[in-house]
Amino acid sequence: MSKELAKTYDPKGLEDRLYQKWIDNKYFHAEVDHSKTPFTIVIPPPNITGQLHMGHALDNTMQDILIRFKRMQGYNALWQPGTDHASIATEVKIIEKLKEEGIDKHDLGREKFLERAWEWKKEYGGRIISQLKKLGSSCDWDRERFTMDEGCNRAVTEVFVKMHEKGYIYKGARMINWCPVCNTSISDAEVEYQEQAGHFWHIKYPIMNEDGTPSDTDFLTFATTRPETMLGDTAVAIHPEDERYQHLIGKKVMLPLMNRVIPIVTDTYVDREFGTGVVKITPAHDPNDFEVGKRHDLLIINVMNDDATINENGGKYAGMDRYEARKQIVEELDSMGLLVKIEDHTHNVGTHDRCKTTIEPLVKEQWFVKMDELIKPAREAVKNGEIKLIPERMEKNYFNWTDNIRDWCISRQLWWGHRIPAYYCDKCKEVVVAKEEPAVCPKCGCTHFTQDPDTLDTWFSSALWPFETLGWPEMTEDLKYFYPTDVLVTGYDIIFFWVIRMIFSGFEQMGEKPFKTVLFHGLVRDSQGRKMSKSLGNGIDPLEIIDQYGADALRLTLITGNAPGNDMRFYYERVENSRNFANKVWNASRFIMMNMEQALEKSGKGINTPAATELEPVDKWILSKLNTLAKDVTDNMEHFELGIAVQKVYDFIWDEFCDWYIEMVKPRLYNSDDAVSQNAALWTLKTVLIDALKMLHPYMPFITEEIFCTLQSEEESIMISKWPVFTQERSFVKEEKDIETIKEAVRGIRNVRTEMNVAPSRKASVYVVSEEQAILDTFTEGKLFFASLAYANEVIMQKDKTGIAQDAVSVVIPGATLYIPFAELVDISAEIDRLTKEQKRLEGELARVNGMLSNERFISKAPEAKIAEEKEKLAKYTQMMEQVTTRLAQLK
RNA sequence: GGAAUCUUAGCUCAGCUGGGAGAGCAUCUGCCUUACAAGCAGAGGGUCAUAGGUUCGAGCCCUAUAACUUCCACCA
Repeated sequence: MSKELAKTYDPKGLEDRLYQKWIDNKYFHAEVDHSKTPFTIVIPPPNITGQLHMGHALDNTMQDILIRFKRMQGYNALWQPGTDHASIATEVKIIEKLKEEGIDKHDLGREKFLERAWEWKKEYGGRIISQLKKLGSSCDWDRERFTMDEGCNRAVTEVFVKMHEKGYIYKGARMINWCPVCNTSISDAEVEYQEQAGHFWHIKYPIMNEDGTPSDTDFLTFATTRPETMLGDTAVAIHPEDERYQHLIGKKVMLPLMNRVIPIVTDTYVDREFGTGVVKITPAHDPNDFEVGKRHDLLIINVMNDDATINENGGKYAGMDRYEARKQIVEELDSMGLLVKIEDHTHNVGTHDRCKTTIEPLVKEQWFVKMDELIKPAREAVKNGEIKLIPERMEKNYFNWTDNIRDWCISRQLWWGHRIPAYYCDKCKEVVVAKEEPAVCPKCGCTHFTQDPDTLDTWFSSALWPFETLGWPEMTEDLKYFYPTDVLVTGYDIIFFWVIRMIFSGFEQMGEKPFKTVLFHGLVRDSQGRKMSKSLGNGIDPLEIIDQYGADALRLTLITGNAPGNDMRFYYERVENSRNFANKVWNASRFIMMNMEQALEKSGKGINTPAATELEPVDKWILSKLNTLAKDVTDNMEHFELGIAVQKVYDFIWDEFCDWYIEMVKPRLYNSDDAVSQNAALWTLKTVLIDALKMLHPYMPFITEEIFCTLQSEEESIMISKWPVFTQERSFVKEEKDIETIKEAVRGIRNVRTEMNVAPSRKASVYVVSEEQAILDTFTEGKLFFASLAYANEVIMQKDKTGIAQDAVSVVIPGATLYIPFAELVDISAEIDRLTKEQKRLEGELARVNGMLSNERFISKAPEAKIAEEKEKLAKYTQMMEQVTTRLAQLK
């Protein structure tokens, strides 16, 4: 109560100070404590190369809201932070940087390269963390982890060896996606399909004669989008039941340019309707052809090097780039008369999601995770609701993946990452998978080994994140206590990369799900709905927003007006609105504190808790509203409806508390003669403000903390204060109803005055006419409000309209009619128009209600409560109608 | 090719289990009312994509159609 607050809210300076206070007091830190229920969230570890963008801001705001909410509710809340080594993303960046220095990765060598990588990590790994702190994230920084720290490394090795023993990890020659620029294999999930304009080359191969020479007259024509792969063709395929080609079954064709005789095979994979119904088969360079090749035992001839140039198997084209070779081959075929025609053709081409290079399907020896068994419990857990996905529709996406899953290619030809714990005997090439390099080859006794040069897919370690960060493979107390975690908050774009893999890894390694709920959010787009991207230059930097408007405003903007899993547009007007709200909260608090201080100065006494009888109806009204709010907001938050919850707090604070309660209570604050009433008002103001701030705190942690600490000295921080709960004794039904009646009357008067263009300076008498004593009592009680809120200089209660000027303006509310005599300036015809309009509106309402109530089927089928509700409305509208009609009759 | 989401006020979007259409911004009209002009008081503006259906009752459930967006698969 001692500090002064500035007139407008300025988040600068204050945020860092408060964050430091929270850190110093270790509020974020969680320890195993069996007297409390744990609530755990693991952070989606940001890449060490990363800079905070709007996606992070949204993701982490949501987590922080949940963790702060639960912490206040009394849970032992742990938000486990850390960063991801992000194998390929980081490696690409380092290579780029080396390039600037004129250094090639391979010249540098593996060891030196890794040194550079660690330097990079040291330099940039902390950047994203400090940015998360700016946002207000209440992570337990004492527990910060890194996917390549010692513990995680141990976890990765442990899992690899264990799964290899169980046969879930195997090495095999399979068709994989190869990125010729990054020079590594990538998983299916990393392939991004792009529509590209291409061509369809129609080519014919000569059919072999009986005597083993190629025919000059008989050809087999087919179409291809990739003519250069013909160098590796080992067959031509037709559908077994295709009548057009029955006579060719068992025959062969001559592969031009290579002069290789290849068989015509039959396979149902061929679509008779498509093209000519003939397909050239290149098992080494097309996934479907690879399958056909396996079925027919065809040769696999790889004609490409890792950089997508043609290799020695491509004859004279060796050394040529794939596109250059394509051009030459087409020209050559054309000159041989084997090119039938060229068509334009748009098709989808697989590209590497990171560098956008067209991927090359290649057959290579790689390590895979066998998925068919592993995926079962992961699928089941979502199916039976053990793991809940929010929004629910994400389940369809999820099952789409689990039901069509293919083995996961986990080896990468990269250096930055977890090296595969497989060792090859230098002598006999025996493969040993073990936690450490073996001393002796179990097969030949040789003592020299070479470790597999490859590293693991970066998601292999992230898949273990929920338990490796808590100490696994050790069965630590932390792990037993905090696992399984409660919620995972992430974008729907990494459901396949990450979420699914964590789930099956959790079941496989821990025998238990990694989390109970997955809360998905969407993408943050620009004001035009485009993705924020570097190339478009339309990205908005969250740190700039924080700098300009404060972290609280940013957080509120990201959470409001958006349903889970939906994309949102971000634009400045929205942030400004959030900032304005912050300012509103600030000023309301400032006003309350000012008044508390003035009262203290005058009376020398602080605020006392008033006796129940000392509370006035309006106090009870706002307390009751607050009480309901606590219930609703808690309920919404427990169901992860964060946007709805904060909207309710926002409306409560701005509309009910600021625009109504504070205004209604001002006369009492300014009248120090009635100390009891003043005390009750001040106490209510303070009480309501504190609870409202508490409910706002998860969303806007900084401003709420600053006000909370200035306003009271009983508690040291709002973030460890108790979350408000609904209590029956704070529920005041009658007072709520009474004040709503007053509000309606005030609104009615304001309305009429504006419509009649009455200057605010002009005060008027208000007559309240009602036959019901209870209503007159309510108005008598609320008399003062009409002076301060509705420009009344006197309020007179009457049972009938005796003595009221004939041409007074009237306002009809349920149970009463208000008359305001304006003498000279009332325009009777305007008044009649206004009342006629009101009459029309009421007619409509009555028609609706009567329609329902006279419907027999409604009466027999609708729930009783609904019927009662409608009956009540009927009574209300009937009465109002009567009042309006009477008034109209008087005027005419 | 398959699937999902979505279509609500001029713009951007809320609307939880079906029971009288909401917010912010924008527009218009008044207000320098001693917390706040980043404010206050009011106003206008919507056959909730279209067509059917279920229901006493549909923005909400079902079917079809159209458009947007996204995801998955990829036919050479």
